[in-house]
Amino acid sequence: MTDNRSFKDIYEALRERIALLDYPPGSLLSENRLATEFGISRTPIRKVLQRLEFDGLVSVERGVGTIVAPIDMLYLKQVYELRLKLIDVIGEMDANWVSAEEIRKLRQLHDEVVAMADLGEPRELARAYLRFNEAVTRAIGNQPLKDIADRLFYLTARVWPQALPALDWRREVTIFAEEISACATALEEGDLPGLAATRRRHMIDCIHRINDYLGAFEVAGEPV
Amino acid sequence: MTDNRSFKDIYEALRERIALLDYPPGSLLSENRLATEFGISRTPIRKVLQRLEFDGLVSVERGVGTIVAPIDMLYLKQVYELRLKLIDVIGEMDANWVSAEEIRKLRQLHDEVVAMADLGEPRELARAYLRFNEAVTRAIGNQPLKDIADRLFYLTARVWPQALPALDWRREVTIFAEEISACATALEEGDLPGLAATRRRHMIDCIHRINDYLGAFEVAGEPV
DNA sequence: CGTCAGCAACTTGTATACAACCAGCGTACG
DNA sequence: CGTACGCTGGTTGTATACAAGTTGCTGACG
Repeated sequence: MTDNRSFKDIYEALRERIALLDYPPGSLLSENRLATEFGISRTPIRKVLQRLEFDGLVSVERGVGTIVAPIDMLYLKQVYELRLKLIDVIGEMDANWVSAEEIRKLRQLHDEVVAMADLGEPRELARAYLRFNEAVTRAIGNQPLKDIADRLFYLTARVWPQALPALDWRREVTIFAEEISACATALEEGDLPGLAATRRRHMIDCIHRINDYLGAFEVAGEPV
Repeated sequence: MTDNRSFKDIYEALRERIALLDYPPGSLLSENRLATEFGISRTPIRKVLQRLEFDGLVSVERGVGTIVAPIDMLYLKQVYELRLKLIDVIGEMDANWVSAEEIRKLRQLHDEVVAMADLGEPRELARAYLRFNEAVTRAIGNQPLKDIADRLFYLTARVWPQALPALDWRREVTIFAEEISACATALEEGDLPGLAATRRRHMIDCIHRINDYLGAFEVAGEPV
């Protein structure tokens, strides 16, 4: 493939592949393979991988390769704790104005998710999850906080998709659709504290469900 | 100079030069000059500069050079707001155990600062400021929060040193020494909420003093 | 005198050759 | 048979040549 895309495109592409588990935790990426895939040399690819390493999504190891970060629950527990706190902070601070167009797209996303109840495509649901995060992140007015929230989200973005096969599919779809709908309404009314409360509740419940089914938050590390 | 130091050393060196105003806001860095100074090629230098760009401390512009970020008060106001919120979050979350040795060094730093009252070396005071931040940051138990706090600190680290010449030197030294002492005591007693309250109060007061003397938080941007 | 084209001397971005390094396998030897 | 050594094919790290871009000066021309 000769794409010749810029840094931002490649960065977001690889980040999405990691979040969607296209690159499973622990898998090995090669700078050469990525370079030929994107039709460029190793140099700009290395820039992207170094950025992903800063983000904590991969670890570049000399002589070995670039390893997609394992899902380390001992560490991600800290990230979840922090995200919970930050959700409240977001609720207390200035908000960005969210256009009616954005809200419309969010409601459309809700309908798409509802329609997934019968199909059972985990990857599509994970994609919807990413788009949902994109939408609610856009409402954060404080720029550095927005950047931080985005980075922290991608650190934990793989946990739910990874756990999905072990959960009750229809139930997860229903609950997620409810969250989207509630957040869309909160955004519509400019009710930031309400948005925060909704997201906080759903995040806690989600962690509980995963924990009940898997005990994931007791164990550490995940094999490939 | 043929130093041959690793990424972390060069990164911290450049970050400190920016924080201490050795590289004034808006000044131009050249990859070639830095490469020859550190006795290496452009490649590892570029890695450092890209990281600093990600941190928001420089902006790399093709055909021009690498520009040390100007002190943009419109943006830094947002960073200060966020840091104030995060200070409270830090106070509510788990703490790292701070060794007696660390506390001793902090009290020694206090004495060094007190001794600066008569000398008037702004750069030395700024260095003490960095070391103080290092010490209190070390008490943050939540790893991602620690990283975030450190990055946000360096975004605003230049504001006080930059304003120092326009402030009352002896007063600033005295207040800063008090802050160090109060924080050392709070750390000693493991009183994280107390530490947060102290830092919050001093941060707000410091902003007020700078604002009173300069009106800095009303204007945006700073020339070279 | 003013203006504008073009050159010159920088800058960063990219491609590439090579150095350093790691893991696994095969083989020779104890 | 077991162990240890070294080779081999891969990886990332570094240096470097070149491409592409910006800025400012310089000089010719209106």
